[in-house]
Amino acid sequence: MAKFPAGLRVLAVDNDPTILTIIKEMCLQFHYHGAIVVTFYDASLALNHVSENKDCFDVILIEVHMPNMDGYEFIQHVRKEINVPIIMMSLNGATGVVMKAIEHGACDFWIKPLHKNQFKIMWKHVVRKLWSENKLPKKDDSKFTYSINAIVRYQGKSNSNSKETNVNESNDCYEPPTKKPRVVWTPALHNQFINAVKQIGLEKAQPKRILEVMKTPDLTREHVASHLQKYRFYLKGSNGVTLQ
DNA sequence: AGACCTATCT
DNA sequence: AAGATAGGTC
Repeated sequence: MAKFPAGLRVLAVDNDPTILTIIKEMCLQFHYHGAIVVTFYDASLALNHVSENKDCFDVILIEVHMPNMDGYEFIQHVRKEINVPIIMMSLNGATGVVMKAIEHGACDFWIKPLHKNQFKIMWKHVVRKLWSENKLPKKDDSKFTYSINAIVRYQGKSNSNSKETNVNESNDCYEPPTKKPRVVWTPALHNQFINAVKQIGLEKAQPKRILEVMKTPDLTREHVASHLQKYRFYLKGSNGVTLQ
């Protein structure tokens, strides 16, 4: 028997074909073998498809910024047609964008680039929503049968052997998406950098030496090198007048 | 290989 | 604009 997430029916809407390809690959890769992934590049097409095929999907992924109909508008309409978790995606993770997504009823927000872990835990949204609505498998609801049965089987399984799995009751702690955080050169950090450069001497200040002098825990030579490039560029522009 | 630099990408 | 990444040179 297939493990639970198999059979999860995913509808992906994004105007970028590469993203759609990635989503397809991810779904297959992450034990969603047998998953039905329907992809659309146009939100209005997707909307039509949903209204013609209600109860055919378990989760919807939608990009916020779409050419014709944007993600927010799509959500407003699609929620009247189908009641499934909707995840919004965008390159822009500004709080305004994210909050607007949540206000419109998105259950999650994925900041691009998409990460494996997001797909890994995607099915939890489906389970939580069904549980929160007390939805039990209806034998006459053939469209939902597969995934719901899968959930029931899964529950039975985890009851019989008390093996610890990922799905604990409704814990809200997601596995943090292990994305590499980018270094922010706060004024304090920049000051350390400047002090190091001063100490070494501008002419002799090179990434490795600067890094050694700074001795900041998780900073790498590449980080410093990149920052140094910007700093030099800045010095050139201000022509030595405003270097502090 | 490792460190540096420049150009390019996001 | 700020930081990351790539590619070339020594």
